[in-house]
Amino acid sequence: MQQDSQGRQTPGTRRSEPGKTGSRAGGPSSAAGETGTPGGRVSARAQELSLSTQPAGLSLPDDNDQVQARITKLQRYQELGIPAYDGAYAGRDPVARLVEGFEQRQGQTVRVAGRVRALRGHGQLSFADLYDESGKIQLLIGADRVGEAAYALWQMVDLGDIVGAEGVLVKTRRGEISVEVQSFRLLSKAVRPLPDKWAGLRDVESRYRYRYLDLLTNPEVHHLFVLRSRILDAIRQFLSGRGYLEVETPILHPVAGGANARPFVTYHNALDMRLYLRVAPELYLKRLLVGGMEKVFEIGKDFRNEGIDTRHNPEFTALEAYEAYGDARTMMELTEEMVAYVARQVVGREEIVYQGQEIRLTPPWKRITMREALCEYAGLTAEQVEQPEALRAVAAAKGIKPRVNDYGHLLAELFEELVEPNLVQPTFVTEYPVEISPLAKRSEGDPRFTDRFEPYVNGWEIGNGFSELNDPLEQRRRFEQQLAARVEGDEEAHMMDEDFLRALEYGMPPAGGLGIGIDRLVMLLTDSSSIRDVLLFPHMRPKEEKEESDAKE
RNA sequence: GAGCCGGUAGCUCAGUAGGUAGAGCAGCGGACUUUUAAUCCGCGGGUCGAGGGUUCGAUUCCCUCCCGGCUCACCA
Repeated sequence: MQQDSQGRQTPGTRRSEPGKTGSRAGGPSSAAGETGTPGGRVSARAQELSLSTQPAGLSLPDDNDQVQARITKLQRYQELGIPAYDGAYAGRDPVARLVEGFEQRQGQTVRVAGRVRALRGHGQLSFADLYDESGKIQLLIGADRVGEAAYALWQMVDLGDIVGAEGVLVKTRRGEISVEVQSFRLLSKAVRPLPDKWAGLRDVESRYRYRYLDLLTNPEVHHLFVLRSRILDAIRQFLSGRGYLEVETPILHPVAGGANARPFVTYHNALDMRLYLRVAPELYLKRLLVGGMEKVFEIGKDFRNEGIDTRHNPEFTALEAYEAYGDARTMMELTEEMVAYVARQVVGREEIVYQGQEIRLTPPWKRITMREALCEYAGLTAEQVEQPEALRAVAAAKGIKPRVNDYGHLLAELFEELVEPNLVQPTFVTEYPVEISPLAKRSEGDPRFTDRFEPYVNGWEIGNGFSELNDPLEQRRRFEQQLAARVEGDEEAHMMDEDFLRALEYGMPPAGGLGIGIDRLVMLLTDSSSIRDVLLFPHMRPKEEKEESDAKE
């Protein structure tokens, strides 16, 4: 076996807090001398190396017998001067390709690397299942092939260790495609035992907190996040195919705008100023329209300081797209075509099944005004939906207490209560009241409403779009109304944004805008019942407070 | 924020009508050169989520709290 002779133990040397609890006092000099640290290194460097190679006090904060056993093996490697965290392993073959191409490559020397997930020792012969991202291959390690010394080393390999191996591609007597190992290297020693391979990681809390373990032990989870990535890819393909430019705008906002939502507040020390994490990129993207960019989109995180549940995470991914010289209709067409395209690319078809419910995403989607929807799904009459008093009566009868009592809020609240859950098949709801749409252009012919739409699928609002208001004086009046609502206690109402108004005052072309909740779209396309299942690292409360308080700074 | 359910070994789980707990896998020691969740022999391993109360005695009963899941309320 060819083991690299140099103990390249660089990992960990960049740690900002060198050696916790006075481990430097003990002086690891003797051990370091034997780790094969070659002479000729600068002494300061050697000192640093030897410090870093001390297995953190020979124990972990939550130690157990299995961890101890692994750390003992780790020390053994160090005593032998053999790296347990070796460097790059070039020239490897994805294992699935070896399995698929076995006929062509049989008998050839191949290199593989991955995580050991099963071990079957058999005296002087051992088998291991090695997994890389492409799949699994069996390693066959015989003392007679690798030599006694290397075989002894192999017997210190634990489940979860990451190894690289070189050998001949063969089939065993039982017909299992295998690498008959000639040499191997330990690339990363796992000092914690992995979750049981067969049961996987079941505990939901642990799956979210330790997603890496979830990914490792539950292949369907890995697959889901591959799908999520493909969805994002497909969206980008679709939009750039239509001439859109992807841009990035600030997340730190001096004024939080673009959506009715409560922002997170943060603080810039050097500037001594309050900043908000954005609730939407809208107002910056529209500045780009003023600047002459005609089709722009951004995919990024928005942050809303609101509740957490199966459909809401404090940070979530949104797509926003703006098209100059378009309007709400332009964006509705864009939406339905994009969603259908993404479904075809990722799921392979336009019909999806969500939690047992079949949903057909094929355009064109149903279009209905908010008032029509109230008539169709909630049994209101065409007269009722026009009159605030009638709506108030309906709300009272249904036990709905509107937060704001004007016509627009009443209509919208009744819609949300009575209609939303019914909109399972894709539907564009149009003609939103002006009171709740401070950034949208008014409908031609009816100033109570705006040229706005929201796409609904599965009873969820998956997006929001409109003909963008580009009259700066009108926009200023709308902001003033929002400010009034803030004074009335609506914490989600917009703040005045003079900088944005100034941009509009230079002239923004008429435009259509669209926002899509990417996480919900991913939920739909992957049949996931909780937003946490489609976020790699959903927000979690800290599990327990650290004993040593981080009171240092 | 409210209601319901849950937290037991590294993982997956069982259990204790109150007498400080078990299994499978994993681990440790041993045997084994073609296994497939290898097999066989032997052995360790737990502040039963945290704190308090009742009790001679609490993992179990009671209270409070923490974390999570689901449902509801608000939001995308």
